[in-house]
Amino acid sequence: MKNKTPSPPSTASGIPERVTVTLEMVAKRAGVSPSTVSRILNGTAVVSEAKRQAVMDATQALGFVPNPLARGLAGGKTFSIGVVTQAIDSPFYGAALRGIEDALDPAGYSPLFMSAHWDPAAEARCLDVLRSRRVDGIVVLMPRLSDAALESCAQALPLVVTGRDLRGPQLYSLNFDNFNGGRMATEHLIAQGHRQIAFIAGADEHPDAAERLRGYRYALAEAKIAFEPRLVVPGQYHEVSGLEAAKYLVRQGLPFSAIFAANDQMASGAALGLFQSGLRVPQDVALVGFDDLPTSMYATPPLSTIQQPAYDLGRLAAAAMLALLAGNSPTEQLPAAALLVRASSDSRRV
Amino acid sequence: MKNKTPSPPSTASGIPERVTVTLEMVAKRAGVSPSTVSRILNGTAVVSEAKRQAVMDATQALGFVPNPLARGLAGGKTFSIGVVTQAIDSPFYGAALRGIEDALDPAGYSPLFMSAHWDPAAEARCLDVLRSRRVDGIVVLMPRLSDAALESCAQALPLVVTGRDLRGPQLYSLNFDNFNGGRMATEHLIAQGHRQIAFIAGADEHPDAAERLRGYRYALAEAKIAFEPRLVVPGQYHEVSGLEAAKYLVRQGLPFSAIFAANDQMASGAALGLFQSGLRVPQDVALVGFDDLPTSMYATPPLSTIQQPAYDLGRLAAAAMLALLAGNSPTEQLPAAALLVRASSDSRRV
DNA sequence: TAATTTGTTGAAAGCGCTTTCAAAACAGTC
DNA sequence: GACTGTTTTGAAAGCGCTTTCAACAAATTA
Repeated sequence: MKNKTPSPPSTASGIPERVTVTLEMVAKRAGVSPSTVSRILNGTAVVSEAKRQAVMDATQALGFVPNPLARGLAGGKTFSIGVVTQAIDSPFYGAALRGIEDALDPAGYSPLFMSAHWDPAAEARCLDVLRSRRVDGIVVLMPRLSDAALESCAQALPLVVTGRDLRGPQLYSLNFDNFNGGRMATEHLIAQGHRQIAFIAGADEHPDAAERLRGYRYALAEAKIAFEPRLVVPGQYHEVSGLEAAKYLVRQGLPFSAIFAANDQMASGAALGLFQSGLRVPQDVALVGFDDLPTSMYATPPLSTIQQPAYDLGRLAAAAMLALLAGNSPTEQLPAAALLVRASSDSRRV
Repeated sequence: MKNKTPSPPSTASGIPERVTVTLEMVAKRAGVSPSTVSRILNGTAVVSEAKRQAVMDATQALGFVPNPLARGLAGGKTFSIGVVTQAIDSPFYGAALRGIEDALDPAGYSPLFMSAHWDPAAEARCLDVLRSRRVDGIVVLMPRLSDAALESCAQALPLVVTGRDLRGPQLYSLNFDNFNGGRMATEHLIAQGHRQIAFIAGADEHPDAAERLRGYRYALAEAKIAFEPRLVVPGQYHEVSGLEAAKYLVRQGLPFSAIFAANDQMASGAALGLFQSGLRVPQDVALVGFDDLPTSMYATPPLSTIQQPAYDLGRLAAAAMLALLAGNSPTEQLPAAALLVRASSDSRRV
């Protein structure tokens, strides 16, 4: 591995020999100093056009690719940004991650994903690992850590979070209008003539779950429908809790003609619970979810829901991070909540 | 940023000042040379117990965390594993990624995920980016590149792939028994008394899709049921193609009492297609999928399927990679295909 | 034309760690 | 006790890049 000749990459012995082309080789070939090559490649300083061209040619000819490690060590920038998600395997986060990937890639940044599993301690550990890996910035999707902890983290490096309202010199947040989403879903059911509308809530710890509930209550109040606590069942944002909630509602005996579930996964579970109880959706019970998972439009029957653009969420979060990194103030905004009416809440569509 | 005193991390001015603790500081504090610290931390050589303890203490006291960048630059190991997936947002891959994450984490390795979107060119680019980032090894889930291309890649660094049968000094593969899965699903439908069983196939390019079809045909032949090409409809492994396939089957007019879809996503689409055509699952048409996505058991009705343990797939692939990295020969094996009978193919369960 | 300013370039010093090489320390022998 | 064979340990040389600093060339001004 020593004494590499600065010759063009030789493809000896059939096997594509990975001769590591270094910046120094490029410099030698272009007849300039390494510093100049570095400057040209990074646009760090003004350089004469002649040398610029020579360096570009040499780079091309040698197929030079800068070593990100060396770059990171010397310059402090690693061109990688940490992404903390709660569940990498959730359909919602999957879409968001793709958005992040798509936004970061053209800028030359690579995402480093980690899952925190809704556990604040695990989340803190993720942040530590990412920082020890010297990422240039961190995006946290739906953090569980306190605002203070996040703000302190933003002290050390650029931070973008979703599901909060936080601002700072190195801090930006993207928050979806969960209140309005909850309100719209409920209003839709009311408009369909429903008066007894059950609500399958999300976990208490989730601020967005609370907002959705608030929207539900607001719409009820607006329509002068008395709030009935027994029609509100707690859930955990996953299918099985929706299933159980629906069965509980049926068992409880309190009449209801519609269910609004705080997310699509629970709505899907609730659909099954109703089905198993011999109730048809939407003829016997109308059903509305929240999130618009990719699978929801293919549910049987297709699920009415509030569109929360997960992909855009990721894309915009990444874009905001790039802005922060460039020293600009991000201006990214999430689109407004939108209601998607499908067959699960509209018997005419079945 | 210069002349940092080797004192313990001071939390000056409220803000947690990130004094970078270097290996050199640890060395100084422990009264040994940097080389010794490195050796102890990496277990590269035998060191006297006294110094070992001193170094451990100093590491603890200073809260030293080695800089992975410097490590990578100097030693060539980055403790990161590239993971190429086809669609980070697919429920199947999501589970696999979590398996990878879970297996890699305890070993101190971090995954670097990239999506290739079923595009061989994009996949090749992913491999390049990962190699340029100096990952220690690469895991490719369901590659689309040729065996030769993968083998050549394995020349340069350890490679683990799924969905192929490849072996080599730095190459390992994990393949699911798609043939048997296809056979079992079909046999199950036959056992339920079905004779006209439609098959919604996966894309031609997928070897696993071909295997599932082969299993279907094998089971048919075993049961002396003539193969009817018109009951085989091509699909693309996503919901909408299943929806269209089901509608096409209905429109075609050829009688069938069961559908076996080559994956759960298409089965889910097919369920909707049948529903929209006024056909009930399973009373009018029995339905079986393939994969056992987390959501499939919550479908309405719950979907019978072949269990393909995505999480384990990821976990085992990562474990195999760790074995390769340690210089051992991996022995990981995927569990055998298993049939999960749920309501979608069994009217007694509805 | 000499003096000064502005702009471009290269030498060299790191970034924080691993690793080779050789010196130092320790055993074991005769 | 002098000598050889092992360990253990430290000095120093990178890994490939960025960046400061000073040197030099070119352009401007007096």
